[in-house]
Amino acid sequence: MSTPQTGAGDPRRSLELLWREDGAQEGRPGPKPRFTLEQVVATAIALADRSGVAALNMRAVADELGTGPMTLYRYVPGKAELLDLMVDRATEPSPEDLATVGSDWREHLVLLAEGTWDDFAAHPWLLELNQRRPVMGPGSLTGFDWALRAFEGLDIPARDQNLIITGVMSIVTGAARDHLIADSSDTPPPTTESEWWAAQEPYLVRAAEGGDYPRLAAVTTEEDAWSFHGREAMRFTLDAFLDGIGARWALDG
Amino acid sequence: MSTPQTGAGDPRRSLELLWREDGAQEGRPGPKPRFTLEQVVATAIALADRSGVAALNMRAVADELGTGPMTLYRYVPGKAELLDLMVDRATEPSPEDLATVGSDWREHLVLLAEGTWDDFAAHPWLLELNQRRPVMGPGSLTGFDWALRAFEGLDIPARDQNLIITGVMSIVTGAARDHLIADSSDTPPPTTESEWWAAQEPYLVRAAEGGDYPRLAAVTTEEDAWSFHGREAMRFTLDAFLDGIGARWALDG
DNA sequence: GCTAACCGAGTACGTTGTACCCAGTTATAG
DNA sequence: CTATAACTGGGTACAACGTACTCGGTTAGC
Repeated sequence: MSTPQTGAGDPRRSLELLWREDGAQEGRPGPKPRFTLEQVVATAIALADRSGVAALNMRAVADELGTGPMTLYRYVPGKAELLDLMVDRATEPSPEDLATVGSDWREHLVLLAEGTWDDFAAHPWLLELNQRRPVMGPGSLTGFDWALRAFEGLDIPARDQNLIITGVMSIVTGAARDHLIADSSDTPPPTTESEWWAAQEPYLVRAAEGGDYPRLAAVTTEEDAWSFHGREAMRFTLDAFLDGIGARWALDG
Repeated sequence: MSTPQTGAGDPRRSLELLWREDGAQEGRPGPKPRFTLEQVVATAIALADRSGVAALNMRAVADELGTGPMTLYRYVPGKAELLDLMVDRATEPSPEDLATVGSDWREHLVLLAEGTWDDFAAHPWLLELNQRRPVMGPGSLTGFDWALRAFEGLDIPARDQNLIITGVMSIVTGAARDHLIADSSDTPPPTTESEWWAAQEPYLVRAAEGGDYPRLAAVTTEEDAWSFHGREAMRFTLDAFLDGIGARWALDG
């Protein structure tokens, strides 16, 4: 019913797993592992996609694999590190994503934003746990490397390239958090966006009618004041940001 | 050692508590409550400030108050709702904040951003749980109402005012998440930002040296590519965003 | 075939949220 | 003043979860 999760374990252990060479364990005594790390992570992702992050526990993942809870600890040091692996895998760009390139810097960054939005839509649990500094695995780096293609042939300092990409990600994540979260099958309502705001409305109306919050009252009288949703809100912020970026280096054209 | 928490409980219950008229319970039989809701929330906030969100559990809060765990449930329906209350209280602007106004729209929005950043710095646990659509309590609305002063006297649609403020908040939250999180007293290292990146560096270097990630390799060779921190990164994104906003309505002057 | 390293999986414990309960307290009605 | 009813503090207890420990079985290399 309620609530688990922060977002990350010991990053040193997570990094070790993320960057492990899988070929390194041939020709050793002992039985072959029944599962692979990939399998465990993929199962956990599928479960989280289906039932939300609250339902993701070690017993459930083990059940899904047809084994006992402790078996998972042969593959992963703990739940927190499993979550780190899940994040990296779930955000790894697909080959088709990698093949798609924007025709200019701006279009490329929009593709980055839209693709990230799609990731959040496909894996809403990402939004419930991507808190903490990011753990950079192969998936994240692949995505980052792809994002950097936006600036190929342009004379923009590396530092600023990083800042711009980070900015795009902040904007997408912030908008996704407000509009996209949850709606997992076993969270009780209000769980959709409209239910959520419907629950708040009476309080907001009462607050606006009282004397406090005068500016809020003025704003909420306009009919369409809150009538933006999802991608639209994200694109608004993103476009303004990119306008500013374009002006800064006179990149427009 | 590890990890609890998602960010919110049943919003209907949270809203009821947030907007409750405190005077309503005079002249009723039964003993007077030993604590107030404010006291419980303030204690929980103090504990989270001191020890981080992982250490925040009902027993610890109760201990702090000198009572048993179950007593808290006289004031709050559950832990998740307590967290909602903590968020609203911790982000409520102080009277001094409210008295400060930017001299134009842009300066005002910068004040909003910097103030929000300061909130995150004072209460890092906010970043570990502000996931989910926001629950609007008196504190949030006071802050929002104050933020809207940026647009007084300007002819900007209410809808766009909302979008702009939401955008600013996304930018600040995203930057804060990358640069400000954790460092709570009982999380094990790597917990500071530099420790964090130091742990990742060997893997990043190896990845850059391998043939994959060619653009990443090019970027990381520049010395100062990653030498931005905290507020600086936030201001970069924010300034570009505000440049774009200013151009859109020809607000610059 | 011996051996050593390794795997699967059961048992069990500590932590945490919280349901349930009862005894004590106090405003109100008679 | 007394009885009553609504409320309170806080103890006991349980369920869910992460995971430490352990043991019996399996397999590659000598």
